[in-house]
Amino acid sequence: MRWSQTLIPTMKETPADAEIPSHQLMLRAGLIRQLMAGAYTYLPLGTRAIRKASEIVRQEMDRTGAVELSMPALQPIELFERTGRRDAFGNVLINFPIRRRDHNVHLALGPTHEEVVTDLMSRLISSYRQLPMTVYQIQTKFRNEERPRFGVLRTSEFLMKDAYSFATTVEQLNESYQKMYDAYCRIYSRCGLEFIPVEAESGPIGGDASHEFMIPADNGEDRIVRCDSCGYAANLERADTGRNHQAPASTENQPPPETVDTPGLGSIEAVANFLKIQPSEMIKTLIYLADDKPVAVLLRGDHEANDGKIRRALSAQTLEMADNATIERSTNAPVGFAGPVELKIPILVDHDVSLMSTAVVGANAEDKHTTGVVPGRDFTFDTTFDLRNAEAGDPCPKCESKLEFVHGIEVGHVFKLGTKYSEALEAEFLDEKEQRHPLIMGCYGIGVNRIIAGLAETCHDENGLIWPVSVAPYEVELIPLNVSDPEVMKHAESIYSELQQAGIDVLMDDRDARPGFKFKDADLIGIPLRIIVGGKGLKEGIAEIKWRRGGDAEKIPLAEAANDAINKIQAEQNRLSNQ
RNA sequence: CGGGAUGUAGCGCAGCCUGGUAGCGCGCUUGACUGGGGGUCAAGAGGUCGCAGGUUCAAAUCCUGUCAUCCCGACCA
Repeated sequence: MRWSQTLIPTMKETPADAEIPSHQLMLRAGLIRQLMAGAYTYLPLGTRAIRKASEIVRQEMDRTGAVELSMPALQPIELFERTGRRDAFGNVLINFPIRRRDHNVHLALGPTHEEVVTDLMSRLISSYRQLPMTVYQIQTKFRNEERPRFGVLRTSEFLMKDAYSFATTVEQLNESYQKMYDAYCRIYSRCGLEFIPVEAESGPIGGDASHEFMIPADNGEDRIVRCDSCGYAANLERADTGRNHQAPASTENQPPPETVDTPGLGSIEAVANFLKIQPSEMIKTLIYLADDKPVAVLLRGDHEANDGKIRRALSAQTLEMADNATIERSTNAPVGFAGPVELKIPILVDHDVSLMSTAVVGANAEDKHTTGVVPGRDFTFDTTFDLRNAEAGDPCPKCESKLEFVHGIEVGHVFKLGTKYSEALEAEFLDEKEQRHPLIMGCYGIGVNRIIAGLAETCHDENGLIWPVSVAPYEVELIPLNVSDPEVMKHAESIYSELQQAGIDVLMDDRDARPGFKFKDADLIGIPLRIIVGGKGLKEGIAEIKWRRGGDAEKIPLAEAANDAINKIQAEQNRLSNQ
């Protein structure tokens, strides 16, 4: 492609609305333009990058034996009502009535395709002999993001690869899941991305039923914890803290508790300020409803509750914060003054609470707290649990080391669904004994736009983007420095057509502009390999070949330049696909 | 949905407080020069100042409303 014949609107200045590097660079390098909040046009360079990433995804999906199909973005709302997800999605689900002849049809734009694919399979699968089966598609999804942000990272319309596996047994599901997991690792490696697979909140199936794939990036929306020494990594919601049950600290020689007035001070922070103590010297008493029964959860004052862990510790189906009436009934005090001493409902204690020798707690009376409370003496418990979010410095659950926090961009998610959708939509198969069973499903998503944005976010320098060859819009940028010099153009044209014939994606900057201008643009759009043909080199009979990522330019005889570039590109492509 | 900010030429911004001719840089057009890291000179084109209403002889500027965009938070199968 010749630069003069395509559309690459580069910008010298950074648009004011773009805050993070990927957004700024994608705009400045002419990959995208915004139409409205949460919706972007992909210009030619952006489209080419998306296409390259999609093709890698497609190849790796095919390699697992998954088969590609294409389902409608338009979906009847009834499907979402049958699975209960119309409510679950709420406002996120874009849906609207349309007029058809004399009646209304209520449609949704697909936020994902569990319903459609399950409905499809319920009609097409009847025997265990057809299974296992995995299908996938690469298609635009729609979700009404309450707050689109970070450029292309969080939008209401985005390109997603979604795959769905169907199995007769949990073993079959596990096998499909593992294949997808491995394929995801290959995909991100081939895209030149650094990535971390993390254990994610897995819902009803539990165990290893869900992993997210994260690109470590300071601007990532997700917080993950990881251990540098053993490689353990998990979503913040999911991360174990590696702490164990501790017997209560010594109860000897502590003075008895005292009740103090704390008028109107119902928060940890306010009480700590008032008593001139640290929040870590207090115990937070949270009242929950677990399967509709009240229970008190005790955490150290500076810690954050983790609802998933609490729910699992109680083996409860549902868990929610108690309403004010329940709190008042359970504690005989208004919200903000709950404490564990002589509390009439069951209490659940976090590991760290038992390590406190003495603590300040709510007194279960309005405007009063109790100081000098000793866990194990003033209230008792048999065991303790991991009930809070992990924090930096917590012990690693898998080794001796400590956990650290990193931010990440979620670029993929694999999930063992089980039979939630197949039961709701009656997608069943007949086993060898003619018994009916619901299909056992898995679902697997990759945000294709996020691969591109993630690369832009993590692979750049102060001059612009630095694409890996595998997803670069073009592999080679050929720069004739003076297009009005016939000698320069003769050699440039010949290298250009040689590269094209070899199947290399080459962009020739044929604009009549000064060299410095073209160099700046080349740095900005970040094409990995650059060939320069200019007057200086011509005198020596050479072209200069240089990687965008750095290093010195090589001087290659003009006649060999194209071949040299072809070899370099192929070697780099091989390196990325074999690593 | 709560909090904050910003809307003036394609992009970045000034002007607004103190009402009176709409400005700068980049980009764009034409020409000449120039030609290895965002060139120089000359001549141009381009804006109902987000929108609506109000105050005023007069509104980019003051007031009210509204819309849009961005940021923080809540939310995110």
